[in-house]
Amino acid sequence: MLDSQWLRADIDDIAQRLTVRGFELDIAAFRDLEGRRKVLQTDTESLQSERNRCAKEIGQAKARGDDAAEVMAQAASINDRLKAVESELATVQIALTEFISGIPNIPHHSVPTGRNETDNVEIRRWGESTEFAFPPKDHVDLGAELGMLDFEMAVKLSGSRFVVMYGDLVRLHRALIHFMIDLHTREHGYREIYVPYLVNADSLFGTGQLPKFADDQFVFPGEPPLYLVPTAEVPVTNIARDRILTADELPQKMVCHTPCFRREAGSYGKDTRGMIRQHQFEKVELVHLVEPAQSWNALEELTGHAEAVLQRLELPYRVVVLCSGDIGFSAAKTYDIEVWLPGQDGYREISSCSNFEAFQARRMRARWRNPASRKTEFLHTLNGSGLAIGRTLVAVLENYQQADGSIAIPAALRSYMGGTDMIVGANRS
RNA sequence: GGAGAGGUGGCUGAGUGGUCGAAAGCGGCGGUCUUGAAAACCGUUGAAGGGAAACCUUCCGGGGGUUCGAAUCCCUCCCUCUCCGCCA
Repeated sequence: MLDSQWLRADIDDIAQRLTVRGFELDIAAFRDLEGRRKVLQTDTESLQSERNRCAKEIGQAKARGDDAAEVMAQAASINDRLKAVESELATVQIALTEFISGIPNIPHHSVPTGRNETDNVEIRRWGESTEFAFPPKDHVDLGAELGMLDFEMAVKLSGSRFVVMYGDLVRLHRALIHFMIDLHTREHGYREIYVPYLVNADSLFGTGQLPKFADDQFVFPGEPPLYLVPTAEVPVTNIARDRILTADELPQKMVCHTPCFRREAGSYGKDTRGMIRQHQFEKVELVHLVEPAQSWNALEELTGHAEAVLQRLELPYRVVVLCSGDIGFSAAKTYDIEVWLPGQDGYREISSCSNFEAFQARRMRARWRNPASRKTEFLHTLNGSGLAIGRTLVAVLENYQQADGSIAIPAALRSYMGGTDMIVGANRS
Protein backbone atom coordinates (compact mmCIF):
# COMPACT_ATOMS: atom_id res chain seq x y z
CA MET A 1 0.00 0.00 0.00
CA LEU A 2 1.29 3.42 -0.89
CA ASP A 3 1.26 6.36 1.49
CA SER A 4 -2.07 8.17 1.12
CA GLN A 5 -0.49 11.52 1.96
CA TRP A 6 2.01 10.99 -0.82
CA LEU A 7 -0.82 10.11 -3.19
CA ARG A 8 -2.57 13.35 -2.34
CA ALA A 9 0.54 15.40 -2.87
CA ASP A 10 2.11 13.75 -5.92
CA ILE A 11 -0.46 11.66 -7.71
CA ASP A 12 0.69 12.70 -11.19
CA ASP A 13 4.27 11.71 -10.43
CA ILE A 14 3.13 8.40 -8.92
CA ALA A 15 0.92 7.64 -11.90
CA GLN A 16 3.86 8.33 -14.17
CA ARG A 17 6.13 5.97 -12.25
CA LEU A 18 3.50 3.23 -12.35
CA THR A 19 3.13 3.31 -16.12
CA VAL A 20 6.37 1.30 -16.41
CA ARG A 21 4.49 -1.55 -14.73
CA GLY A 22 1.71 -1.27 -17.26
CA PHE A 23 -0.52 -0.02 -14.45
CA GLU A 24 -2.82 2.84 -15.21
CA LEU A 25 -3.69 4.86 -12.13
CA ASP A 26 -7.16 6.39 -12.34
CA ILE A 27 -6.29 9.88 -11.19
CA ALA A 28 -9.77 11.28 -11.67
CA ALA A 29 -11.32 8.54 -9.55
CA PHE A 30 -8.82 9.17 -6.77
CA ARG A 31 -9.33 12.94 -6.85
CA ASP A 32 -13.08 12.48 -6.73
CA LEU A 33 -12.94 10.11 -3.74
CA GLU A 34 -10.33 12.16 -1.97
CA GLY A 35 -12.25 15.41 -2.51
CA ARG A 36 -15.38 13.89 -1.03
CA ARG A 37 -13.43 12.36 1.84
CA LYS A 38 -11.97 15.67 2.81
CA VAL A 39 -15.31 17.52 2.90
CA LEU A 40 -17.07 14.70 4.71
CA GLN A 41 -14.31 14.26 7.23
CA THR A 42 -14.19 17.94 8.06
CA ASP A 43 -17.97 18.05 8.42
CA THR A 44 -18.03 14.95 10.54
CA GLU A 45 -15.34 16.16 12.85
CA SER A 46 -16.88 19.56 13.42
CA LEU A 47 -20.27 17.98 14.13
CA GLN A 48 -18.61 15.54 16.52
CA SER A 49 -16.94 18.47 18.21
CA GLU A 50 -20.29 20.25 18.63
CA ARG A 51 -21.90 17.10 19.93
CA ASN A 52 -19.14 16.64 22.48
CA ARG A 53 -19.53 20.24 23.59
CA CYS A 54 -23.31 19.82 24.04
CA ALA A 55 -22.88 16.58 25.95
CA LYS A 56 -20.45 18.24 28.28
CA GLU A 57 -22.79 21.17 28.82
CA ILE A 58 -25.67 18.83 29.61
CA GLY A 59 -23.55 16.99 32.11
CA GLN A 60 -22.55 20.20 33.82
CA ALA A 61 -26.10 21.56 33.84
CA LYS A 62 -27.42 18.36 35.37
CA ALA A 63 -24.70 18.41 37.97
CA ARG A 64 -25.87 21.90 38.95
CA GLY A 65 -29.50 20.77 38.87
CA ASP A 66 -30.33 23.15 35.97
CA ASP A 67 -32.72 22.36 33.16
CA ALA A 68 -30.90 21.08 30.09
CA ALA A 69 -33.85 20.60 27.75
CA GLU A 70 -32.75 23.28 25.30
CA VAL A 71 -29.23 21.94 24.86
CA MET A 72 -30.61 18.44 24.57
CA ALA A 73 -32.82 19.48 21.70
CA GLN A 74 -29.81 21.08 20.05
CA ALA A 75 -27.80 17.91 20.51
CA ALA A 76 -30.55 15.84 18.94
CA SER A 77 -30.54 17.90 15.77
CA ILE A 78 -26.74 17.73 15.60
CA ASN A 79 -26.93 13.98 15.94
CA ASP A 80 -29.37 13.66 13.05
CA ARG A 81 -26.99 15.48 10.74
CA LEU A 82 -23.99 13.66 12.15
CA LYS A 83 -25.45 10.22 11.49
CA ALA A 84 -26.03 11.02 7.83
CA VAL A 85 -22.55 12.46 7.29
CA GLU A 86 -20.85 9.69 9.22
CA SER A 87 -22.33 6.90 7.14
CA GLU A 88 -21.48 8.72 3.94
CA LEU A 89 -17.92 9.19 5.15
CA ALA A 90 -17.64 5.50 6.02
CA THR A 91 -18.70 4.54 2.50
CA VAL A 92 -16.19 6.89 0.91
CA GLN A 93 -13.43 5.74 3.21
CA ILE A 94 -14.01 2.10 2.35
CA ALA A 95 -13.92 2.93 -1.34
CA LEU A 96 -10.76 4.94 -0.85
CA THR A 97 -8.98 2.18 1.07
CA GLU A 98 -9.99 -0.32 -1.57
CA PHE A 99 -8.69 1.98 -4.28
CA ILE A 100 -5.36 2.56 -2.56
CA SER A 101 -4.77 -1.07 -1.59
CA GLY A 102 -5.25 -2.04 -5.24
CA ILE A 103 -2.32 0.12 -6.37
CA PRO A 104 0.94 -1.85 -6.83
CA ASN A 105 4.27 -0.76 -5.39
CA ILE A 106 6.43 1.75 -7.22
CA PRO A 107 9.45 0.07 -8.85
CA HIS A 108 12.83 1.23 -7.57
CA HIS A 109 14.85 3.52 -9.86
CA SER A 110 17.29 0.73 -10.61
CA VAL A 111 14.57 -1.56 -12.01
CA PRO A 112 14.89 -1.85 -15.80
CA THR A 113 11.88 -0.80 -17.81
CA GLY A 114 10.23 -3.57 -19.76
CA ARG A 115 6.97 -5.25 -20.60
CA ASN A 116 7.33 -8.90 -19.58
CA GLU A 117 9.81 -11.59 -18.60
CA THR A 118 11.62 -11.34 -21.92
CA ASP A 119 12.79 -7.88 -20.82
CA ASN A 120 14.34 -9.09 -17.57
CA VAL A 121 18.04 -8.37 -17.38
CA GLU A 122 20.66 -10.96 -16.51
CA ILE A 123 23.17 -9.46 -14.10
CA ARG A 124 25.47 -12.38 -13.33
CA ARG A 125 26.12 -16.04 -13.97
CA TRP A 126 27.76 -18.64 -11.76
CA GLY A 127 29.10 -21.91 -13.18
CA GLU A 128 28.86 -23.38 -16.64
CA SER A 129 25.84 -25.25 -17.93
CA THR A 130 26.39 -28.91 -17.16
CA GLU A 131 27.87 -31.00 -19.96
CA PHE A 132 26.98 -34.64 -20.51
CA ALA A 133 28.60 -37.38 -22.54
CA PHE A 134 25.08 -38.74 -23.15
CA PRO A 135 21.69 -37.20 -23.88
CA PRO A 136 20.47 -35.95 -20.48
CA LYS A 137 16.95 -36.79 -19.33
CA ASP A 138 14.55 -34.62 -17.45
CA HIS A 139 13.60 -35.27 -13.82
CA VAL A 140 10.29 -36.92 -14.71
CA ASP A 141 11.97 -39.69 -16.70
CA LEU A 142 14.85 -39.98 -14.24
CA GLY A 143 12.49 -40.25 -11.30
CA ALA A 144 10.27 -42.78 -13.01
CA GLU A 145 13.22 -44.97 -14.00
CA LEU A 146 14.51 -44.87 -10.44
CA GLY A 147 11.03 -45.94 -9.35
CA MET A 148 10.94 -43.04 -6.91
CA LEU A 149 8.75 -40.39 -8.53
CA ASP A 150 5.10 -41.13 -9.18
CA PHE A 151 2.75 -38.54 -10.63
CA GLU A 152 0.03 -41.03 -11.51
CA MET A 153 -0.29 -42.10 -7.90
CA ALA A 154 -0.63 -38.43 -6.92
CA VAL A 155 -3.44 -38.01 -9.44
CA LYS A 156 -5.23 -40.95 -7.88
CA LEU A 157 -4.84 -39.56 -4.38
CA SER A 158 -5.45 -35.91 -5.09
CA GLY A 159 -5.38 -34.77 -8.70
CA SER A 160 -2.98 -33.03 -11.01
CA ARG A 161 -0.07 -30.90 -9.82
CA PHE A 162 0.83 -33.17 -6.91
CA VAL A 163 3.57 -35.72 -6.53
CA VAL A 164 4.33 -38.93 -4.65
CA MET A 165 7.97 -39.79 -3.98
CA TYR A 166 9.60 -42.88 -2.53
CA GLY A 167 12.76 -43.97 -0.79
CA ASP A 168 16.08 -42.21 -1.23
CA LEU A 169 14.52 -39.46 -3.27
CA VAL A 170 12.38 -38.45 -0.29
CA ARG A 171 15.49 -38.57 1.85
CA LEU A 172 17.29 -36.31 -0.62
CA HIS A 173 14.30 -33.95 -0.52
CA ARG A 174 14.48 -33.88 3.29
CA ALA A 175 18.27 -33.49 3.18
CA LEU A 176 17.90 -30.37 1.06
CA ILE A 177 15.64 -28.79 3.67
CA HIS A 178 18.02 -29.53 6.53
CA PHE A 179 21.07 -28.48 4.57
CA MET A 180 19.55 -25.11 3.66
CA ILE A 181 18.29 -24.32 7.14
CA ASP A 182 21.64 -25.24 8.68
CA LEU A 183 23.51 -23.08 6.18
CA HIS A 184 21.34 -20.04 6.89
CA THR A 185 21.28 -20.42 10.66
CA ARG A 186 24.94 -21.37 11.14
CA GLU A 187 26.63 -19.22 8.55
CA HIS A 188 24.24 -16.44 7.54
CA GLY A 189 22.91 -15.37 10.92
CA TYR A 190 19.27 -16.37 10.58
CA ARG A 191 16.99 -17.46 13.37
CA GLU A 192 14.85 -20.47 12.56
CA ILE A 193 11.13 -20.08 13.11
CA TYR A 194 8.13 -22.41 12.97
CA VAL A 195 4.74 -21.00 12.06
CA PRO A 196 1.14 -22.06 11.35
CA TYR A 197 0.33 -23.30 7.87
CA LEU A 198 -3.17 -21.85 8.08
CA VAL A 199 -3.47 -18.09 8.35
CA ASN A 200 -6.29 -15.55 8.54
CA ALA A 201 -7.28 -13.00 5.93
CA ASP A 202 -5.55 -10.13 7.77
CA SER A 203 -2.21 -11.87 7.33
CA LEU A 204 -2.75 -12.40 3.60
CA PHE A 205 -3.83 -8.79 3.23
CA GLY A 206 -0.69 -7.68 5.05
CA THR A 207 1.70 -9.26 2.59
CA GLY A 208 -0.45 -8.35 -0.42
CA GLN A 209 -1.99 -11.69 -1.49
CA LEU A 210 -5.45 -10.39 -0.63
CA PRO A 211 -7.70 -9.02 -1.89
CA LYS A 212 -6.26 -9.11 -5.40
CA PHE A 213 -5.02 -12.70 -5.54
CA ALA A 214 -7.80 -14.48 -3.70
CA ASP A 215 -8.13 -17.00 -6.53
CA ASP A 216 -4.60 -18.26 -5.94
CA GLN A 217 -5.32 -19.29 -2.34
CA PHE A 218 -6.73 -22.46 -0.85
CA VAL A 219 -9.37 -21.37 1.61
CA PHE A 220 -11.23 -23.10 4.43
CA PRO A 221 -14.56 -21.39 4.80
CA GLY A 222 -15.65 -20.66 8.35
CA GLU A 223 -15.70 -17.85 10.83
CA PRO A 224 -13.07 -16.63 10.44
CA PRO A 225 -12.01 -18.27 7.15
CA LEU A 226 -8.48 -19.69 7.13
CA TYR A 227 -6.10 -19.95 4.21
CA LEU A 228 -3.32 -22.44 3.51
CA VAL A 229 -0.06 -20.52 3.33
CA PRO A 230 1.07 -19.89 -0.26
CA THR A 231 4.55 -19.14 1.17
CA ALA A 232 6.11 -18.79 4.61
CA GLU A 233 6.50 -15.12 3.76
CA VAL A 234 2.91 -14.62 4.92
CA PRO A 235 3.02 -15.87 8.52
CA VAL A 236 6.66 -14.88 9.08
CA THR A 237 6.34 -11.28 7.87
CA ASN A 238 3.04 -10.82 9.70
CA ILE A 239 4.83 -11.39 12.98
CA ALA A 240 5.47 -7.65 12.80
CA ARG A 241 1.84 -6.77 12.05
CA ASP A 242 0.36 -4.21 14.46
CA ARG A 243 3.60 -3.95 16.35
CA ILE A 244 6.02 -1.16 17.09
CA LEU A 245 9.51 -2.62 17.28
CA THR A 246 12.42 -0.95 19.00
CA ALA A 247 15.64 -0.19 17.12
CA ASP A 248 17.52 -2.92 18.98
CA GLU A 249 15.03 -5.52 17.75
CA LEU A 250 16.13 -4.80 14.16
CA PRO A 251 17.19 -6.21 11.85
CA GLN A 252 15.38 -9.52 12.17
CA LYS A 253 16.55 -12.27 9.86
CA MET A 254 14.34 -15.33 9.96
CA VAL A 255 14.51 -18.63 8.11
CA CYS A 256 11.45 -20.82 7.91
CA HIS A 257 10.66 -24.10 6.24
CA THR A 258 7.01 -24.68 5.34
CA PRO A 259 4.99 -26.43 2.72
CA CYS A 260 3.40 -23.95 0.30
CA PHE A 261 -0.03 -24.32 -1.23
CA ARG A 262 -1.11 -22.60 -4.40
CA ARG A 263 -4.16 -22.97 -6.55
CA GLU A 264 -2.19 -21.99 -9.63
CA ALA A 265 -5.37 -20.57 -11.07
CA GLY A 266 -4.69 -19.05 -14.45
CA SER A 267 -1.70 -21.25 -15.19
CA TYR A 268 -3.62 -24.02 -16.95
CA GLY A 269 -1.44 -25.83 -19.44
CA LYS A 270 1.71 -24.17 -18.08
CA ASP A 271 4.46 -26.41 -16.69
CA THR A 272 2.10 -29.37 -16.56
CA ARG A 273 4.98 -31.84 -16.76
CA GLY A 274 6.87 -32.71 -13.61
CA MET A 275 7.47 -30.98 -10.33
CA ILE A 276 8.04 -27.45 -11.53
CA ARG A 277 4.60 -26.08 -10.74
CA GLN A 278 2.73 -27.89 -7.98
CA HIS A 279 -0.23 -27.18 -5.72
CA GLN A 280 1.92 -28.28 -2.79
CA PHE A 281 5.66 -27.84 -2.45
CA GLU A 282 8.24 -27.24 0.26
CA LYS A 283 10.23 -24.07 0.57
CA VAL A 284 12.87 -22.65 2.87
CA GLU A 285 12.10 -18.98 3.11
CA LEU A 286 14.28 -16.06 4.20
CA VAL A 287 12.60 -12.98 5.67
CA HIS A 288 14.22 -9.73 6.79
CA LEU A 289 12.60 -6.99 8.85
CA VAL A 290 14.86 -3.96 8.71
CA GLU A 291 15.00 -0.25 9.32
CA PRO A 292 14.32 1.62 6.07
CA ALA A 293 17.87 2.87 5.54
CA GLN A 294 19.14 -0.71 5.45
CA SER A 295 16.72 -2.38 3.07
CA TRP A 296 18.69 -2.02 -0.17
CA ASN A 297 21.80 -3.47 1.41
CA ALA A 298 19.64 -6.20 2.88
CA LEU A 299 18.31 -7.15 -0.56
CA GLU A 300 21.83 -7.75 -1.86
CA GLU A 301 22.73 -9.68 1.28
CA LEU A 302 19.62 -11.85 1.16
CA THR A 303 20.10 -12.61 -2.53
CA GLY A 304 23.67 -13.64 -1.78
CA HIS A 305 22.43 -16.03 0.92
CA ALA A 306 20.11 -17.72 -1.56
CA GLU A 307 22.89 -17.92 -4.14
CA ALA A 308 25.20 -19.52 -1.57
CA VAL A 309 22.89 -22.54 -1.46
CA LEU A 310 23.35 -23.17 -5.18
CA GLN A 311 27.10 -22.59 -4.94
CA ARG A 312 27.41 -25.18 -2.16
CA LEU A 313 25.36 -27.59 -4.24
CA GLU A 314 27.52 -26.73 -7.24
CA LEU A 315 24.51 -26.02 -9.38
CA PRO A 316 24.99 -23.48 -12.18
CA TYR A 317 22.70 -20.48 -12.04
CA ARG A 318 22.21 -16.93 -13.12
CA VAL A 319 20.65 -13.91 -11.43
CA VAL A 320 18.23 -11.70 -13.30
CA VAL A 321 16.63 -8.47 -12.18
CA LEU A 322 12.95 -8.42 -13.01
CA CYS A 323 11.89 -5.63 -15.31
CA SER A 324 9.15 -3.17 -14.39
CA GLY A 325 6.50 -5.14 -16.25
CA ASP A 326 7.30 -8.49 -14.63
CA ILE A 327 7.82 -7.46 -11.02
CA GLY A 328 5.27 -8.62 -8.43
CA PHE A 329 2.47 -6.48 -7.06
CA SER A 330 4.08 -5.67 -3.70
CA ALA A 331 7.75 -5.53 -4.62
CA ALA A 332 9.89 -2.48 -5.32
CA LYS A 333 12.64 -4.65 -6.79
CA THR A 334 13.10 -8.37 -7.34
CA TYR A 335 16.03 -10.56 -8.23
CA ASP A 336 15.16 -13.97 -9.58
CA ILE A 337 17.75 -16.68 -9.24
CA GLU A 338 17.47 -19.18 -12.07
CA VAL A 339 19.09 -22.58 -11.91
CA TRP A 340 20.33 -24.50 -14.91
CA LEU A 341 18.03 -27.40 -15.81
CA PRO A 342 19.50 -29.76 -18.42
CA GLY A 343 16.05 -31.35 -18.92
CA GLN A 344 14.74 -28.01 -20.14
CA ASP A 345 18.04 -26.92 -21.67
CA GLY A 346 17.58 -23.59 -19.93
CA TYR A 347 17.51 -21.60 -16.72
CA ARG A 348 14.51 -21.85 -14.44
CA GLU A 349 13.44 -19.71 -11.46
CA ILE A 350 14.37 -21.28 -8.15
CA SER A 351 14.31 -18.21 -5.90
CA SER A 352 12.77 -14.78 -5.95
CA CYS A 353 14.29 -12.16 -3.66
CA SER A 354 12.43 -8.90 -3.14
CA ASN A 355 12.52 -5.66 -1.25
CA PHE A 356 9.02 -4.44 -0.51
CA GLU A 357 10.18 -1.27 1.22
CA ALA A 358 7.25 -0.03 3.35
CA PHE A 359 4.58 -1.45 1.04
CA GLN A 360 3.77 -4.50 3.16
CA ALA A 361 4.62 -2.78 6.44
CA ARG A 362 2.08 -0.04 5.75
CA ARG A 363 -0.59 -2.64 5.02
CA MET A 364 0.12 -4.44 8.27
CA ARG A 365 1.05 -1.41 10.37
CA ALA A 366 4.46 -2.89 11.12
CA ARG A 367 6.45 -0.06 12.64
CA TRP A 368 9.59 0.73 14.56
CA ARG A 369 10.57 3.63 16.72
CA ASN A 370 13.34 5.57 15.03
CA PRO A 371 15.68 6.70 17.81
CA ALA A 372 16.89 9.60 15.66
CA SER A 373 13.47 11.14 15.10
CA ARG A 374 11.84 9.43 18.12
CA LYS A 375 8.85 8.88 15.87
CA THR A 376 7.25 5.67 14.77
CA GLU A 377 7.98 4.79 11.15
CA PHE A 378 7.07 1.88 8.96
CA LEU A 379 9.82 -0.66 8.72
CA HIS A 380 10.95 -2.33 5.51
CA THR A 381 10.31 -5.98 4.71
CA LEU A 382 12.15 -8.33 2.39
CA ASN A 383 12.00 -11.98 1.55
CA GLY A 384 13.42 -14.56 -0.76
CA SER A 385 13.37 -18.29 -1.28
CA GLY A 386 16.41 -19.93 0.07
CA LEU A 387 15.40 -22.09 -1.84
CA ALA A 388 12.32 -23.75 -3.30
CA ILE A 389 12.88 -27.40 -2.36
CA GLY A 390 10.99 -29.15 -5.15
CA ARG A 391 12.77 -27.21 -7.85
CA THR A 392 16.13 -27.73 -6.14
CA LEU A 393 15.43 -31.45 -6.13
CA VAL A 394 14.71 -31.24 -9.86
CA ALA A 395 17.96 -29.36 -10.38
CA VAL A 396 19.99 -31.97 -8.45
CA LEU A 397 18.38 -34.85 -10.36
CA GLU A 398 18.96 -33.30 -13.74
CA ASN A 399 22.45 -31.88 -13.16
CA TYR A 400 23.83 -34.86 -11.24
CA GLN A 401 22.39 -37.62 -13.43
CA GLN A 402 24.73 -40.37 -14.57
CA ALA A 403 24.75 -42.32 -17.81
CA ASP A 404 23.07 -45.30 -16.12
CA GLY A 405 20.27 -43.14 -14.71
CA SER A 406 21.61 -43.05 -11.18
CA ILE A 407 22.05 -39.74 -9.36
CA ALA A 408 25.25 -38.56 -7.73
CA ILE A 409 24.78 -36.77 -4.39
CA PRO A 410 26.36 -33.29 -4.18
CA ALA A 411 29.21 -33.29 -1.66
CA ALA A 412 27.45 -30.76 0.56
CA LEU A 413 24.51 -33.12 1.03
CA ARG A 414 26.31 -36.39 1.73
CA SER A 415 26.43 -35.97 5.48
CA TYR A 416 22.67 -35.40 5.39
CA MET A 417 22.29 -38.64 3.39
CA GLY A 418 24.08 -40.86 5.85
CA GLY A 419 27.24 -40.75 3.78
CA THR A 420 25.57 -42.04 0.63
CA ASP A 421 27.05 -40.56 -2.54
CA MET A 422 24.69 -42.08 -5.10
CA ILE A 423 21.02 -42.78 -5.57
CA VAL A 424 20.48 -45.88 -7.64
CA GLY A 425 17.24 -47.27 -8.93
CA ALA A 426 15.01 -49.34 -6.69
CA ASN A 427 15.12 -52.13 -9.29
CA ARG A 428 18.90 -52.25 -9.35
CA SER A 429 19.65 -52.18 -5.64
C1' G B 1 -17.61 -30.49 23.49
C1' G B 2 -19.33 -28.63 28.89
C1' A B 3 -18.63 -24.80 32.90
C1' G B 4 -16.42 -20.33 34.47
C1' A B 5 -13.15 -15.86 34.12
C1' G B 6 -11.21 -12.31 31.04
C1' G B 7 -9.54 -9.09 26.50
C1' U B 8 -7.51 -1.48 28.58
C1' G B 9 -1.27 2.42 26.23
C1' G B 10 5.76 -0.61 24.64
C1' C B 11 4.65 -4.14 29.16
C1' U B 12 1.88 -5.16 33.97
C1' G B 13 -2.58 -3.34 35.64
C1' A B 14 -6.76 0.16 37.97
C1' G B 15 -11.05 2.04 36.19
C1' U B 16 -19.28 -0.23 35.96
C1' G B 17 -22.75 6.21 32.39
C1' G B 18 -20.49 12.85 32.41
C1' U B 19 -13.36 17.21 32.20
C1' C B 20 -11.17 9.26 31.25
C1' G B 21 -7.16 9.06 26.27
C1' A B 22 -7.59 6.63 30.77
C1' A B 23 -4.68 5.88 37.93
C1' A B 24 -0.36 3.35 39.47
C1' G B 25 3.98 0.54 38.54
C1' C B 26 7.66 -1.11 34.98
C1' G B 27 10.17 0.27 30.65
C1' G B 28 11.84 4.53 27.41
C1' C B 29 13.65 9.61 27.08
C1' G B 30 15.74 14.24 29.49
C1' G B 31 17.97 16.09 33.92
C1' U B 32 20.22 16.39 39.16
C1' C B 33 24.00 13.71 41.72
C1' U B 34 28.80 10.92 40.14
C1' U B 35 35.64 10.66 37.59
C1' G B 36 32.15 7.17 34.99
C1' A B 37 28.21 3.84 35.84
C1' A B 38 24.52 2.06 39.16
C1' A B 39 21.17 3.57 42.92
C1' A B 40 18.20 7.59 44.48
C1' C B 41 15.49 11.92 43.21
C1' C B 42 12.97 15.47 39.62
C1' G B 43 10.68 16.03 34.96
C1' U B 44 8.78 13.80 30.60
C1' U B 45 6.59 9.81 27.67
C1' G B 46 0.22 6.14 23.74
C1' A B 47 -1.25 5.65 18.46
C1' A B 48 -3.67 7.38 14.00
C1' G B 49 -6.05 11.19 11.00
C1' G B 50 -7.14 16.45 9.70
C1' G B 51 -5.08 21.57 9.93
C1' A B 52 -0.08 26.66 8.11
C1' A B 53 -0.96 26.96 13.25
C1' A B 54 -3.94 27.40 17.51
C1' C B 55 -6.34 23.32 17.80
C1' C B 56 -9.89 19.50 16.45
C1' U B 57 -11.37 14.30 15.69
C1' U B 58 -10.94 9.03 16.32
C1' C B 59 -9.11 4.73 18.97
C1' C B 60 -9.94 0.74 25.75
C1' G B 61 -10.51 -7.23 21.02
C1' G B 62 -14.03 -6.68 16.01
C1' G B 63 -18.97 -5.25 14.51
C1' G B 64 -23.81 -3.42 15.85
C1' G B 65 -27.20 -1.10 19.49
C1' U B 66 -29.12 2.01 23.87
C1' U B 67 -28.09 7.30 25.46
C1' C B 68 -27.65 14.31 24.95
C1' G B 69 -23.09 11.54 26.54
C1' A B 70 -20.16 4.63 26.57
C1' A B 71 -13.69 1.78 28.37
C1' U B 72 -18.15 1.41 31.58
C1' C B 73 -25.02 -0.86 29.82
C1' C B 74 -27.22 -4.44 25.83
C1' C B 75 -26.59 -7.83 21.40
C1' U B 76 -23.25 -10.52 18.39
C1' C B 77 -18.69 -12.43 16.64
C1' C B 78 -13.51 -13.40 17.52
C1' C B 79 -9.65 -14.45 20.85
C1' U B 80 -7.12 -15.78 25.60
C1' C B 81 -6.95 -18.22 30.36
C1' U B 82 -8.73 -21.96 34.26
C1' C B 83 -11.34 -26.58 35.35
C1' C B 84 -13.75 -31.01 33.26
C1' G B 85 -14.19 -34.26 28.90
C1' C B 86 -11.80 -36.02 24.44
C1' C B 87 -7.29 -36.55 21.85
C1' A B 88 -1.86 -36.62 18.13
